Amino acid sequence: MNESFKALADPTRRKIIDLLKEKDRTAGELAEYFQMSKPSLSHHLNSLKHAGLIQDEREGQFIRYTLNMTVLQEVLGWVLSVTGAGSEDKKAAPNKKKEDHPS
Amino acid sequence: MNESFKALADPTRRKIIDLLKEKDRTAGELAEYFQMSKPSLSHHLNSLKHAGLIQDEREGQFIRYTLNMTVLQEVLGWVLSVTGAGSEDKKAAPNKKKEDHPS
DNA sequence: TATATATTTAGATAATTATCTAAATATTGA
DNA sequence: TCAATATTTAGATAATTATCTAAATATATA
Repeated sequence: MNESFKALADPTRRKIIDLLKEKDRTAGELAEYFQMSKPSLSHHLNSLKHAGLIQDEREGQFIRYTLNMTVLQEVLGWVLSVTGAGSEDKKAAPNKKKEDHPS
Repeated sequence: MNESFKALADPTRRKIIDLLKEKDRTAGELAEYFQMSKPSLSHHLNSLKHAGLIQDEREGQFIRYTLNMTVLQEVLGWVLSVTGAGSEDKKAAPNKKKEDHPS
């Protein structure tokens, strides 16, 4: 969980998630969307993979990356536990919040 | 948005969010839940405040912290955009006409 | 086998972040 | 005004992270 949030703290990595949300992509395809060097992108991919947010699978010469929805839903679970919105299927948290004094 | 995710990347700060979810608390009350020095906790509070995730309000000697649900819901929005707002099984071809950002 | 392509690993460096102690600021009440 | 309490700011240092180039690994194909 901590690794997930740490991984999501970087805009490059969130964009990778956005791109993989559309469809699975190889490392090289992902690299086209960024200016940085491929080793740098590889570092970000490794960060996401280490967090369990994505998975990789070799396909011949290429390595194809895919989202791991299970871990993403754990993240969703925490955010929902704070915002209290919608269906909480993890541990439901009571949410009593008086929203009253803006600055 | 980036500041929010950066702020949430730290477990101390997520615990602060959890504590404020229960009820508003002063800096000193929050400090009771952590081992670190008060200046260190203040640094974390400042990080959350800078991200807009929490707000502070002086109450005499004390400073009371509250969650800012608006910004938290922006975070929720991004996570939902990845996981799929509905009750989709996995990420099997959702008809998402929502975004496309190359660049 | 040799070469080209795809990707990662290694190693270095610069930037960012977390933490501490000491000092400063704001408020309360005697 | 002085002392106590609550909290932050300043300044230093150590740890972590992002990035680069160069080299290594894995695969495909001529």
